[in-house]
Amino acid sequence: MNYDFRAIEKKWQKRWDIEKPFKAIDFHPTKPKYYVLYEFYNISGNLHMGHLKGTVPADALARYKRFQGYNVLFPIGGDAFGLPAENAAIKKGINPHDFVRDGMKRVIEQSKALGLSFDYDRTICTSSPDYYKWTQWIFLQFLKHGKAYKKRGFVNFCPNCQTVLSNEDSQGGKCDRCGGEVVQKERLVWYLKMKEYSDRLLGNIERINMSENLKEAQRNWIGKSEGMQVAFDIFNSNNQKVGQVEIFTTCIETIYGITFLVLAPEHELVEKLKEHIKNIDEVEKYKEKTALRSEFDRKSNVKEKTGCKLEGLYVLNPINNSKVPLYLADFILAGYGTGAAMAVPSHDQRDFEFAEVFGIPKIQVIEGDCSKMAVEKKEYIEKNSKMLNSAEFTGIPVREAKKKIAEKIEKMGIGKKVINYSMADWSFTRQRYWGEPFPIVFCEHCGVVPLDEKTLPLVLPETKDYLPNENGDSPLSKIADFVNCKCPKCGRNARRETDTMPNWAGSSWYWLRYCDPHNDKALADFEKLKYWGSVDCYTGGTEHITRHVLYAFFWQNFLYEIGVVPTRDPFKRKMGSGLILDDTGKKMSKSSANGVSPLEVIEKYGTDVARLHLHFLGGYEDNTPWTYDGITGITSFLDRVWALQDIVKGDGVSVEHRIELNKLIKKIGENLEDLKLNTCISSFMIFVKKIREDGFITKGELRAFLVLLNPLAPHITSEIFERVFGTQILDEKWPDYDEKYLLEDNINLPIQINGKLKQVIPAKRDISQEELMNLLFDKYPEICSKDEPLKKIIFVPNKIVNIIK
RNA sequence: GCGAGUGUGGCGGAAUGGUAGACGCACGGGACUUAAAAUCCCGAGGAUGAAAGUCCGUGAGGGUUCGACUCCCUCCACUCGCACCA
Repeated sequence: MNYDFRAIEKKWQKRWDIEKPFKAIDFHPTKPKYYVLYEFYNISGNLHMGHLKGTVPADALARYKRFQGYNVLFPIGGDAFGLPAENAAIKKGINPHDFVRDGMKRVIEQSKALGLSFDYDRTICTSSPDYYKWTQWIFLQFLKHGKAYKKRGFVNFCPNCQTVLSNEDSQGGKCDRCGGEVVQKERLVWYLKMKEYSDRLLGNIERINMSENLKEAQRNWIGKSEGMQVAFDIFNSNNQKVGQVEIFTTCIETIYGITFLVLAPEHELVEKLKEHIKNIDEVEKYKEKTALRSEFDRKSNVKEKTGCKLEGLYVLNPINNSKVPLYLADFILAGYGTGAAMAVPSHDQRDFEFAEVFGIPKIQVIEGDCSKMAVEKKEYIEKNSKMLNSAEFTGIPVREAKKKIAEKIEKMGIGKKVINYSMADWSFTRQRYWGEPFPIVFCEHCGVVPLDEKTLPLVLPETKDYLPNENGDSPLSKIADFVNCKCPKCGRNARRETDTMPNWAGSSWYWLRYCDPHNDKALADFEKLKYWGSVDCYTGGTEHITRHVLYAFFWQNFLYEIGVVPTRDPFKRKMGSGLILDDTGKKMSKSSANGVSPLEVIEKYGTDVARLHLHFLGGYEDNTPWTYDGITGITSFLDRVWALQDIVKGDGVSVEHRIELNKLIKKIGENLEDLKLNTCISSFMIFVKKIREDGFITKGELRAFLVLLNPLAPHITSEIFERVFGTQILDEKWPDYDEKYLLEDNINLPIQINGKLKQVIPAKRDISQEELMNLLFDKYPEICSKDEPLKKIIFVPNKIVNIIK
């Protein structure tokens, strides 16, 4: 009889839907917990091939752990606020609520069609009020604990579309919608104090099990660097001290080489010392010019150095009292360090280029050829070059000098060691409709007033006008019923905050909600959070992984510190799945229109085939070039598995197969743990080949085999199991293997002569060196004979022997 | 520019320092068939040879080792991330 995948897969999916065998049980009395998380779906359309790649290994792990006796939490949900719904609303006039409702329904149905064993009763959606109630609640906690503040800041704005854009929507300084130039607009922005969590985030990165690749990207993002902050006194043209400027440097060893100081154009000292600056008009002009350039522009393109001297001012280098001129330059970023830097053209390439443009002299303080380019830190530290022109430090190696100069500066009281982070506070404001409203009211008398937590959620009002106004204010600002309200404190007329939270808000705590998704008293019950604990294995794509995981760490740390969650670490392990590539090696995506839908593959070949085929093509973390080529290898494999029911003979495990079976059990267990599905599949194929050669499989063997294969191909194995055994495969236990049946009695032993393979000879297992040599002399004199002088024998039991003649 | 990762047949890819190329596709040969499809069996890294075999071979070049895809050094290519971060 043939294997009718359509009927069988539908049968089991329906059954799982009704019987709900994958429900996670809170506080299970006997089973230990295991939490498998797949990143929730971005609600934008249909599931794509990337989802097949990402979800199936997680599903296989969850199913495997259930067989092992774990109480598994494997939930799913939708990340629904943000652009896709909003774009659909603006372009097609669809209500975002409807868009999300339909999208959620679709991806849940499709998940079931992929045979994914989620606990669908825990499904959450970030744009539903009973979820974002708690996103708003968390924001209020940030505010209450002084971790949220409002400040003027710059946002991306498209003058053409008259809308504010996120960084992702304005990449390369171009508007994602119309392609026009994006400008920076200053406005009041909510920030979360993420920067002060830098070291704690580095701790999370240290503790999590994640590829070095991803860890490094995150450390990079945080950008920790150790250096010194040094104060320089500022003087006017009459040699009167008029102020002080602090600079940050990681190269204190070059302090004797300073020939100028640079401030960011926005630096506050310009305003303060205005009266002493002789060319103030020129300075103001330069400031204006650089302000026109967007933050993005300044950061991403290495440009010709521009700047402007502050005439009438100079500073003294505190180490040697030399007079140093002061410049403004836009290669100095206001947001990093102190917004001011000491410039040493001989030992910093940027300073070198600036000095060339402005004709500033250079002083070399470390050995090397500084004539054409700066000799930079990496080079001179590596070589440990000697110091030059540096008073008492001249002649000593730079590594030693670095320490001593730092000590001297600290002793003199002009500077101290500091640590800087390039990560900034999180700008937490968007001027869009489709996001969480801030539970904040502005009152003329009381100022910024948070809503009473009991009144949450503050529901996002309905509208038909999804575009921001001409000032870039959020569409909420046009809804008078929403904006005008009473101050919760004094009861007088007040206005609501009309900005909304960024897309990332809802995804920064969602794994916690799964532990208790219907709770209306807390974001999740503390005891349930304690029971489910950290996510044991978190899988998903790598696209926004750096930021998402850092945001997740940040929120979890904060919630831990205020006593809401029981641990600092949201995830024990994070796996990032590779991309799906098309046949030209490009990333498969909707936008490049080269996508093949997993639903199409399922329609043609069935879910089990689709699951196996894609994962046979490559490892979880590797990029996988999609192709239909080779899919027949999988279909015929499953046909052969199906045909096993016809050759069942005898009970228990046969002597003929027990070694193969035990090896298979060991291998599949280990590989599932590592999400290595491709090597699992090949082991299954090898096993089936052996069974077919022998022409029979016992009941015991088939039973174990089906359980092992079930995590990868759940439908066909469930069906065969029911047909042969009359019971449910999900009630089975994961089979154990016995160490003593992992090794064959007879082995093939490779014999090397002088390190080169000569022959592979059959021998009994655990043969000793002496026995082996006698065997060789006796039966294989052509390999090596008794009379020959042998220099050395390297004997690795059961592995190899290498004879050196 | 900086950082991380990757580099193995015609293709996708396997290999705790111990038989490189498992498993699969494509390919060649055979069986079944009037024929084809499907299915089943066999073969196969390259060079050379009638064959047994011999030599070469995991991006390139060195090194450590009895033995290196695997460890170390130098270089090249590709991918990803960051990028005027002082």
